[in-house]
Amino acid sequence: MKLTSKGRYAVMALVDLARFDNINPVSLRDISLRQGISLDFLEQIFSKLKKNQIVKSIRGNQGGYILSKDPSEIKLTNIFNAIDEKVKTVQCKKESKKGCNGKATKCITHNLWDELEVHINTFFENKSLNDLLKNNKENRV
Amino acid sequence: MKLTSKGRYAVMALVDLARFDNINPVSLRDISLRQGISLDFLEQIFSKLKKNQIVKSIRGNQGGYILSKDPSEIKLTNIFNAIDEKVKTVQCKKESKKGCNGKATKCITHNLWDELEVHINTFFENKSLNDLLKNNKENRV
DNA sequence: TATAAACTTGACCATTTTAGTCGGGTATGT
DNA sequence: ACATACCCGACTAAAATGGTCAAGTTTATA
Repeated sequence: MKLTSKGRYAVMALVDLARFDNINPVSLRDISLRQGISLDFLEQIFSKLKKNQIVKSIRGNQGGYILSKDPSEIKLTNIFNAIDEKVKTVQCKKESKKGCNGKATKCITHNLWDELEVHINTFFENKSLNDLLKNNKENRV
Repeated sequence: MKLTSKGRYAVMALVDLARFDNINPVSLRDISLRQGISLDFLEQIFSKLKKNQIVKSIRGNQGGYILSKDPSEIKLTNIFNAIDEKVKTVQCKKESKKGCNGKATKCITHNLWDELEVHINTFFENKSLNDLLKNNKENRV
């Protein structure tokens, strides 16, 4: 089990954005340079973040992105949902109405993965962009 | 982020094994049939489980596998470590001594993934095979 | 109004990982 | 002897990942 880079990049980019969007919109080019993330890849990510109302875009010269809400209202859950970085634990091949793997009953461990999913999502639900910003300020030299 | 089938299968197989190993060793063939998991794949998984002292093997006719400890002493952590199903959250490309991505400092979100890793591992640390067995008994028809 | 910065969209692709398969073994109870 | 079951390493098709590339549209500003 591992987290993908897409998720990591999304969070890194949004923290960066939150730190610099006080006055002007922040361009992906700047984020790309500061965080070392491919510009093209960032564009894909921000396209989804925009569709899910995490950020707003301002087109044209001097344009860029801004957060569409206060950092305290943006939970990690929101970010991950936006970019399809869901926590998938149960992947029973043919999950019919009642069972897994085409059987009549749930597979032995079905409940376990459900629990794990809740456990992880709780973590994401309780972390906002603001929490990360605070943490980041403390650690900055 | 997702859990792989290997991890799911390992847990399913061990729960199955724990349920049936009272008298005789349990063959992978039986587990394969009961759980609908490829026999060849099970062999790969059990090879690692054996190397890590989760199970013992008995070769030859009427052979099979048995747990090498009490189900209450086998934590999910042990199982996942055995089969290399580690929780990897931080995958900073070139993590030098101090920083990520070749930079001098840790990436903005480094601490976040560390926290998440601890959070998830705590869950695995607190679940034993015995917990799953109990849960399974309650749900059985 | 020309131009460059910046967002928008969609197709494409190389590499890696996953989830197996396959083909041989070796050990042992009956 | 022989069937059952473990043992082991190589191989592979399909999917996911982490991008790249090309061709736009929009808008601030000189």
